[in-house]
Amino acid sequence: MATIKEVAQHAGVSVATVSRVVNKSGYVSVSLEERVRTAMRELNYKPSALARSLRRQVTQTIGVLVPQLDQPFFSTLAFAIEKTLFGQDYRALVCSSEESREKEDAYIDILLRQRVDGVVLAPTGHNTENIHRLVDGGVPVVIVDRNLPHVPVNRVLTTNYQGAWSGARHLIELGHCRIALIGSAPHSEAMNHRLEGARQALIEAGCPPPDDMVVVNTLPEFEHSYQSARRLLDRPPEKRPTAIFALNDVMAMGVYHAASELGLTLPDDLSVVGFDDIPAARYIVPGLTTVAQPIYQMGEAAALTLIRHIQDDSLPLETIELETRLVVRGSTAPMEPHR
Amino acid sequence: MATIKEVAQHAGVSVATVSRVVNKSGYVSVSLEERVRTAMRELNYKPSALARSLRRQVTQTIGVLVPQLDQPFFSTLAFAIEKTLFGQDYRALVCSSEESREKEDAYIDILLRQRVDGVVLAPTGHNTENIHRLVDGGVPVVIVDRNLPHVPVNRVLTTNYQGAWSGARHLIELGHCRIALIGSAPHSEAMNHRLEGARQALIEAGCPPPDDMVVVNTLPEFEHSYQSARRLLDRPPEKRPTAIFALNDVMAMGVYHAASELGLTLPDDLSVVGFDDIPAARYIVPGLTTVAQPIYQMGEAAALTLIRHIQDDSLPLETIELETRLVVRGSTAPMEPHR
DNA sequence: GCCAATAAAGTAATCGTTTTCATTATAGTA
DNA sequence: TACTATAATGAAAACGATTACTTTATTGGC
Repeated sequence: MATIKEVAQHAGVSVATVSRVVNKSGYVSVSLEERVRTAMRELNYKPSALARSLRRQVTQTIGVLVPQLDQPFFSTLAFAIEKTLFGQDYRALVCSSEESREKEDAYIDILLRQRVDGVVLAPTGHNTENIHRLVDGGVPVVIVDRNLPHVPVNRVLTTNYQGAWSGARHLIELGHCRIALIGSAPHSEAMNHRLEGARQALIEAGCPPPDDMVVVNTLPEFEHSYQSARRLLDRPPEKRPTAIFALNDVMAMGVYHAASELGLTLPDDLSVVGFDDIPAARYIVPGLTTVAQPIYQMGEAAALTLIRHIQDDSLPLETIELETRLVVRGSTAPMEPHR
Repeated sequence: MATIKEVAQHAGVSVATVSRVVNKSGYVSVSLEERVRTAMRELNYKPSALARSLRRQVTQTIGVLVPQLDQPFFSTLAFAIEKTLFGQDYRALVCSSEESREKEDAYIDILLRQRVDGVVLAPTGHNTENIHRLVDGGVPVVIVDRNLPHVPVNRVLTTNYQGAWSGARHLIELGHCRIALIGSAPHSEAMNHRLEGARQALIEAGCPPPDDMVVVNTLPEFEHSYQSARRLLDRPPEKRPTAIFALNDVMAMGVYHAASELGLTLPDDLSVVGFDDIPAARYIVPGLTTVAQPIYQMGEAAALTLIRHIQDDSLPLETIELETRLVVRGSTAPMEPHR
């Protein structure tokens, strides 16, 4: 791969002149500019981002660290971030920690070594020490989706509590009272807020969920939720919940699956509400009523906030809270009178 | 962020010694090593990957360029690649071309400038010129999922033709004959092979699909497929297909949706087969019968092949073909006798 | 006790850019 | 005409590592 030196030689000028042409900086006569441009073309010259970054002390690269790239919520988020960054002439180094503390730590180390200009982080929540390593290294950080207390970083969050409250409220208004909650990941603040919001709405309505109607799994995945739903639904009708609020959409799919296996039809025999509004929520039959997070806007806001803070390090830290919104589809229906 | 020079000063040694400690290369006495290590710890030293890459002329970074990061197939693929690379001490620069030729071109340019050691590419198929730019730049490439003729690169493909053949065959064996096909993206070789394979199976069985039973949309997405399925199914029963083979799972979801809107129940009124086996294929109700691609293995094979070719540039080009496999779930059933 | 390995450390060149500084030519101004 | 901006270029010093070369001690074999 040709270097700037070779281009300079080939055009019969100094490297400084080539650099000026490449960066459109300083003075360079039209005749020389022309010669340099043809030389670049002939040698198929691509300036080395490495050398440039080393000299300029900026990399135009952002670390994007999510817990699970193969989960719809996070892949959509990563996509939105990547797309926004591209428009602002930044690159994304996408990393997936697989909910593992070790891998998250390892990746943060790598991002520091790569001298990324900033990091968008959906933390596993296992610890905050590694985030301090970034902050101490002078790297601007914005955390997204999951909040972590006591770290001096920017935040893009959604109204998890209120969203869950309105999801539960929706079921109440449809006449349901025997409502089960399926949550997960005790170390995720977002999940905890959702649980609290939903529980609060039920308490307010005079339908406080007994302990056997609230399950909190270790992982927010299909399989766990499916198993939980089987246990919840495999009871005599008068003890069975008439509605289940799964605190993310993938878990709601687990409920669909369990219901179908037990011969229950949605929404007649069971109403289901999810959280997130991943694409599949619309695809599935019946369409999933869910508390939508504005995933795309979250990614966009995170990327733009980060860039703003990179370009002006005197900016005070920001917390952006985006609204969740209840999207009613076919998976919820009024409680049937005879129950 | 501390530099090697500062560490050297702080430890009272030369930079060469620090470098030797960092890389465990050459000789260094235990006493000095100890001093260097504490200096590194005290200054929170992280070697600059930029400077190292510049000097060593390798970046340990791989470009991963997919058409749509927010599509389940590609996010799972990217995840698998990223995970495999991490295990081999490589980083992934993940890029999403959004099926756009311009963005694909722009990203290839960026990858060249970033001096990535190699590229895994699921091409949009719009052109091959940009791939030649990579090859000419001496960058090892492996293309995955979609094939492109006449480019000297490695390939990881699946048996699209045979897979589609067996998917169609499955429907034939269940007694179906009025079978519609929904495909897309005329510029994707994978899709074309699937179409051919499916059509061939139908022809062999004496059920050649008439033109109005084969639709090829511009994009392989839910919405397009949903619209197509509406048109296919909104006919009198005797002209309506008894089965639809959608050539990817997301499109199969579109069929589910259309069927449900028209009051048809799966699999009694309509059998549906998909292609890919994305996670949602298992989640959805009824479970989607589909031709599974080994997505994870594809990503793994692509990453490992690439690394092998990076580490030994005398290796001949490889084409790896992985087997697709029919996974029968609840969306297909024998043709009811009365039809 | 001498010589050749080997161990241990440092000096300085190098990777490919950008950018400061210096130098010269040219044009504009008093 | 002399002087000062400004235009146009190049030389050379960074940026932060790695590594080829030196140099000096230390050890072991004879």
